[in-house]
Amino acid sequence: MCNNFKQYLRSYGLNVTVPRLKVFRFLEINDLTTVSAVINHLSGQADRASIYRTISHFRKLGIIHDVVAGGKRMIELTDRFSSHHHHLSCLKCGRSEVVADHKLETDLERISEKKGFRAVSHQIEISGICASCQDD
Amino acid sequence: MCNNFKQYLRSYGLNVTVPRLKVFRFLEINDLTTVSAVINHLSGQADRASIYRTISHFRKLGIIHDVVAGGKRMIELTDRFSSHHHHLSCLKCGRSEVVADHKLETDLERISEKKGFRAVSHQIEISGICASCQDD
DNA sequence: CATTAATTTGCAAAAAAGTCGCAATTAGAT
DNA sequence: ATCTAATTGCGACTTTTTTGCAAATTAATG
Repeated sequence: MCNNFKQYLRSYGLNVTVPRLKVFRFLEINDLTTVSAVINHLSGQADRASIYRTISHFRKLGIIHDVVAGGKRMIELTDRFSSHHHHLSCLKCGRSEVVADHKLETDLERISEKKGFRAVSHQIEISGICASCQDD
Repeated sequence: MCNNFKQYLRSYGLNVTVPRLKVFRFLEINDLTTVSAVINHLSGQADRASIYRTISHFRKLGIIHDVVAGGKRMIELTDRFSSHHHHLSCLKCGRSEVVADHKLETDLERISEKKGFRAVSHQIEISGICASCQDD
């Protein structure tokens, strides 16, 4: 997936640099993270300003997108760089489970078409109480 | 809907105050707005700090929730205080259309059940190019 | 409707998050 | 190995959000 990323950057005329690779690798390991988590994790290895610039590039190139989970703004790799999925976020323990459902996707396509909308991406966040938290 | 809101605040032991009412009314009129839009609009009528405190209360009480639309973090009233709907956001012009689709809702319920998840709420954001922007 | 206790506001100051210009460094092409 | 353009790191700065506290407001009570 990382080579894919390098090619992708180059195809947009952007250089493959150390900070960009470090941010990308962090995102590969940490699905659904925050900007400040990236900054903290790379503290001493990459400058805040570069991380912000990198994240802003990644957003524009569709490498990452923003998600709201549990009231917090988070970022994650897009489908192009991780497998397409959505989240069930538990309001109690804060954890997120991954969901991938074909029928749901079909429905979304139908809705976009009906409106003459050319859908590029979508995201779904379900909030509630997960199975294990219901037992407490 | 506004009386509903007053009762709701009181049921949580919170006072009905002028700034809280003003923020709520603004949200009733402006579906899918930003914190800074609220601050700008109420400039001179309510202090920034109070608005932040109000919004943070509203979030905790489930009066509003956060949504990412067009890469921006936005807020809107929850289903309890506005009719249940989702958004199609245009990446070009930035506008959002409202979607309400029964079949989609049924699908989401099925998914939660399958995972033993007790869903409380959900949100869906579809990004793409709207019909009128496709013509340009 | 006057009084009171608790909540909430507005203000000012501080912390946190994000942006920008520029000299020094690095990536990639030759 | 050299060159050029892109990118980084730094520091200063702007914007956004949070906090403490005195003054004002809410809602309950007589």
